[in-house]
Amino acid sequence: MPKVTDEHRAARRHQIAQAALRCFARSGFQQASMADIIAESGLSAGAIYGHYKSKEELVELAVSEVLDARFLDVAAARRAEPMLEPAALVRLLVDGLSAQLGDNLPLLMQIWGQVPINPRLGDMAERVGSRIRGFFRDYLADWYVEGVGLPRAEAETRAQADATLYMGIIQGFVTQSVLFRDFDREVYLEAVAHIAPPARG
Amino acid sequence: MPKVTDEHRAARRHQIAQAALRCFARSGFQQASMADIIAESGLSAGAIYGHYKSKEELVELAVSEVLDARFLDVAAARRAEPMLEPAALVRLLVDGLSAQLGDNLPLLMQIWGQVPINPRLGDMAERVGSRIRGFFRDYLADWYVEGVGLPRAEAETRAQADATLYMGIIQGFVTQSVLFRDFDREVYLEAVAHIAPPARG
DNA sequence: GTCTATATTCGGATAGAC
DNA sequence: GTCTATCCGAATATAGAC
Repeated sequence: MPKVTDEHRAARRHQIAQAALRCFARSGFQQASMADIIAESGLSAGAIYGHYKSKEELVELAVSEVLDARFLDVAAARRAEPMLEPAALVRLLVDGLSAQLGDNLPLLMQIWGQVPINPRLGDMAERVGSRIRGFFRDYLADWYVEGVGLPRAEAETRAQADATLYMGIIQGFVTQSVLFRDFDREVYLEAVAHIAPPARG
Repeated sequence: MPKVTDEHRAARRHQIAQAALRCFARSGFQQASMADIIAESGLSAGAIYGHYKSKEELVELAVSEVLDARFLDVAAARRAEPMLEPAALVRLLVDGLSAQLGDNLPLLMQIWGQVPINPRLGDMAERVGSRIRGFFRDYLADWYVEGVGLPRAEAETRAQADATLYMGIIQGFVTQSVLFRDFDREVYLEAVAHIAPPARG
């Protein structure tokens, strides 16, 4: 019933989750100790275990904060006039990712790496992934019709396939930003821009 | 001096590394305990510590077995006649990756995730990555000249940029094979095949 | 709800026999 | 070189006061 208390509680959980994320990004999920997280949060063991009953739960909920970060600018982009080209959409998405995740971009890769060995994360990833792919598919179908002039049926077939490719291109962008210090975002994005649209008819 | 002993030693190290890799793939680098690896290898603690002086060293050497797996079919592909199209090369590379890494494909993603928090892995990845990008760049430059008919100078500029894009596409392939159970390799590769070559002139 | 202090488990590494 | 048994440090989670 005390509304303030609920808000406080949510804020505290968020505060703890964010501190945990900083530790995870710095040291990795398992290397980060509860002691690290306790220090980073400025709280104490008791305070944290009052909100999360185990480290595992803390990991899961922190991760879901990252994954749920709605970098789904795709939704907004679908309504833009004139319609965005795919390359512009890719740029929008990676900018959104960088802006919203910030230093947590490497964390996203860590999460991907954990997916095969952590069913809970696997489920989250699968859910988020298929939602994004769906958005991409719908956007591309519209683009192939309105921007390129393909008949609707053909546009949808192509969109279905190309949606996974564009997702892959974005994953490649993330991967290379994380792996290579000298990765040049602009060069990559320009190469994307040079991908030609499917031939009409 | 005893030649047999050296070979035996190398074989044993390989045996241990492979057992470790199976454990790592199953549970992750840090979740896998030495006890797991000991059991998986069929040896004993003493036997293992006779060959590797710490778990960290074991991780690094096992990882280098994965990274050094020469999936550099690019080198061979550059000599193929008639020259392979980029999409065919991508297919060749991902097939090579799947064949040589097998169940260790998820492990590759784990490694990528560890790169930002493990400088040693970071160095390895950077070295391997730039070598692969170099091969790709050289191949694409040749292809744009011989297969597409671009002038050499323009071909090399385009190749420089597109090399990172194609690497990204392969990384996207790996990522999605690992993340999504229902990932359709063929659909992805066909979408790659539909990428049009740069317009002549 | 939060703090301090601590119990308990677990995992990496070693000692010493063979 | 390898095995068994074991030590020691670290890290998670809890107990109990405030």
